[in-house]
Amino acid sequence: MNDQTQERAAQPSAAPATLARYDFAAAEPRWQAEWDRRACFAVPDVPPPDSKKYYVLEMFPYPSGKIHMGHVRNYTLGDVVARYKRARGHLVMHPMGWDAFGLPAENAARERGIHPGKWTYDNIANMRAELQRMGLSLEWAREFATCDVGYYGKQQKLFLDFWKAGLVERKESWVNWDPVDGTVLANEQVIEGRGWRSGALVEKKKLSQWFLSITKYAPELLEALDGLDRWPDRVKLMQSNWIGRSEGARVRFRLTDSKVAGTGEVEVFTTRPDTLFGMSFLAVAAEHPLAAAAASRDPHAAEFVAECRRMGTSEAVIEQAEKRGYDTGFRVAHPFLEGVSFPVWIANFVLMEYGTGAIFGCPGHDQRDMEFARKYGLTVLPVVLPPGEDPARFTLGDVAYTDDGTIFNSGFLDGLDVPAAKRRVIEELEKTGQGTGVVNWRLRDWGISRQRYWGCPIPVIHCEACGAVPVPEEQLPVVLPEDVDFSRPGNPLDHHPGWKHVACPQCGSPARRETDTCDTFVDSSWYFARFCSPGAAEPVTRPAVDAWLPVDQYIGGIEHAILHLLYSRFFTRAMKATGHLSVEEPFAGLFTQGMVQHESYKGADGRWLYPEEVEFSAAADGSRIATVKGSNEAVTIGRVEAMSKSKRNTVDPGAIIGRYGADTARWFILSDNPPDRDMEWTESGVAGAFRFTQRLWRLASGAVAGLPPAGAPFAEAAGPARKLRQATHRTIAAVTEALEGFAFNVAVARIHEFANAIGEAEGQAGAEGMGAARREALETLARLAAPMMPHLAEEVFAALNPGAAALVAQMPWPEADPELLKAETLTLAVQVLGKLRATIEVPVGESEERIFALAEAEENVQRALGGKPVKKRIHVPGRVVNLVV
RNA sequence: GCGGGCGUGGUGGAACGGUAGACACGCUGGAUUUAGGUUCCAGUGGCGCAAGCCAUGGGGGUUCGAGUCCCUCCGCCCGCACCA
Repeated sequence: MNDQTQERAAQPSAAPATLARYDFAAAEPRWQAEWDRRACFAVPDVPPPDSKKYYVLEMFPYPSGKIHMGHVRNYTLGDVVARYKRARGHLVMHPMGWDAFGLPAENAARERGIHPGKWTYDNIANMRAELQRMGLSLEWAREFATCDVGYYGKQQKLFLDFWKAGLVERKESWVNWDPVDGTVLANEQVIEGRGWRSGALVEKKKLSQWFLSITKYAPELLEALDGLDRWPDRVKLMQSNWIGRSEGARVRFRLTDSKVAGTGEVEVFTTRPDTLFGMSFLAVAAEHPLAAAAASRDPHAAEFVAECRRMGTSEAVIEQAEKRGYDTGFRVAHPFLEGVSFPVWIANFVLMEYGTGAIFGCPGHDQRDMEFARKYGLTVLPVVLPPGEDPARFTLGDVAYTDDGTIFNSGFLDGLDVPAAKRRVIEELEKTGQGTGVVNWRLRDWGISRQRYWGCPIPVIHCEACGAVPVPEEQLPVVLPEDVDFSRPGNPLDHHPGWKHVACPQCGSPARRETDTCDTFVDSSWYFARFCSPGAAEPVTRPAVDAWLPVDQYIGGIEHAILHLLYSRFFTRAMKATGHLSVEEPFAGLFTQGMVQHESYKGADGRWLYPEEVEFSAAADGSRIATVKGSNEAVTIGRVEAMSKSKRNTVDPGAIIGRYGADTARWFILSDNPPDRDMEWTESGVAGAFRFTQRLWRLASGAVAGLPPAGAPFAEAAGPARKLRQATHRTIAAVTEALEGFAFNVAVARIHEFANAIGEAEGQAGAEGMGAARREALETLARLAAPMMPHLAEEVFAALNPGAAALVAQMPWPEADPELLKAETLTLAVQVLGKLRATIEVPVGESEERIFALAEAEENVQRALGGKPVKKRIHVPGRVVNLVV
């Protein structure tokens, strides 16, 4: 092989007068096919024991029909990591799949009469082709869609396993019900109290739903956040807030009216049991049983409860709403004060979902209670005395005192500080059986029931006699019926003529299938595990998941900071508890990318315009004038904001790749700014990236004819060749460091600098040893750029090594030679009193004494010293000399 | 309201407490080209003829030295929110 290359290189070949442009349209598919042919990105389900595994995963896409720039950014970032880690000697798994269940497919069915399955799989085919054009180093053999029976059937098995393990519950809960669409809506789907699709007023309805017991893992999910050291703090904080641990007490209050239905007690949760003696009322949520009891005997109470319910769940509404209440007439006894009782109110600010749905009101030390008390003329008794206040004279206005202080007016708690009083009062409550110290969590169990067709059927059969019965495992999968009717509102599974009618697996009598399907967040909660053995008969196979999990680097949008990431963490624990996995955390490293934004444009009539409908010219003052293409209609240039279909400020990745190639798109998206920030997509930026790909190709292809064969010796002596080699090896070090730190924009800048250095060295092509140095530089350039622009890297490498079999995609990462990282001389900044006055060039290893002498000899330094004696000399080797006078 | 983050040229952004503005976009001038969304060269933070001075949202502090650390104010962004 060596002879062959030498022979070719020896052939005289005149440099062409004009260099051919890099033909990305031909090169990109060719290299993609070559990677594919050599299965460069395939890994075994069970890696060899001595291999260093690395699992790179980007959040899989919903198959909406087309990829968007957010996908391009996401998958480019992941591909850089995958290609880099592969070159660093890791066995890299980098799979792709589809989060394929969900509402849009059903909407397509209703609006256009296309079956959700066909719509989804057609979209997948489109989007797969688009992703393949990006040249991603994906292992397509692992691909699956969550709507494949082969996937959701295994999910049903997990559901049954979770059920057996006590992690599934069926319970009644309040839901957002869209009466027109006949389905439950997620909170995010309720907009100003109305269904986002139907526009119907959303009702609060109590429904029997399936729940996954995520709250059982609340403590673990919170504590384990500390160990996720490669997660952004922001995400950990958001999860921590969402889980919402708070310490306090549950206190039972005895109702003084024995005629009230139920136990004759109300239980409240409080984080301030120390203020129990400052109580002036008790308040319950409108959905609380006690409110119902009041409503049943008092029409005004009933009216107030109905009003609260109508108010809906919209946050905006809640924020605006003033604190309102209704006195039920019931009273509760104080736990420690004999004969003292307080009124029970229904209050619109008490949430049934949090704590016990009931609170005790202490206006003195809770601002919200204060407002309520002032409005309804309730007592305000301070029980925490701020430091330095006189207990005899201390009073409160309209602002509650919430800080620490000394307890007073509080019987056995008097004189204690707040933490001590909390401990003491809990002790007393527990002793007298009136309450307990508890930890309360904001996290709720995860309701997964959706009244939808296009989702994973919940594998349950309802029998009159036996209740909810699991579908026997041998009857799995429960397959979605194909013949469904979308002409009626509601869940097609529910009004399917035959599907739901089955025999009870336990008693054999006629029974009914569960027609609810799983929330699609369930589907995305374990796909990363399925990728390890996508064809397995079980949900996962232990050797595969044990070897590959956790995901080493997960990459996706910040919008999933809570739900998807929290659900996946829960699932991983639940799968461990049911023997499917041995890890507890799914994602060891998480990177959250910023959004892709674009200017928005509006025509004269206020309609939104796509960027390609707009053209620009320069005004006399240099500002841009925008008009509609092909007309002189003025266009208003709007804000730069996240690309969205509604504002039409989108750019189609397919069009960009067609015009400039995938490498250009990838290069631009990486170069613009740090990947965790929002980036602006600009036409000029893409054009600049395109020019750089051409420049890189020119540098390499223009040099080929004049280069010595691979392996030619390097010149030893100092000179231009050594200088170029130093640039090469410094770039290796710098790019490596940048890639390690996700500073892809910096990696791009270093490669730009290096290309500039190679371009400058062209002028000295005749210097001794320059040929070998240039070959090394150009090959290194290609290999360092390869994670970002993989096709061009192959093309350049192949041009430099005609006939060589090696692919950059299979080559190890370049190593920087420490010898070449050393400099012969250093430039030191010379400061006087911290201000830069001169720079001096000194040989490496120069004595400090001599450096100070050189520094002080500088004319500018002398002037700055102004004849004053130097009091202190500071030398930071390789950086700076600072003279203090 | 609570929590978090961020303010650097015309723009995106670089910068282990050590020469602020790397690199790129844009712009200006020049050259080459039949042409240019081509290529090449030079310039490009502000003020100043220059020496030089001033500059990282404002003010203060720590330090020999601060874009970087601390305090404070201002502005913007994000998350959560009648959470008891």
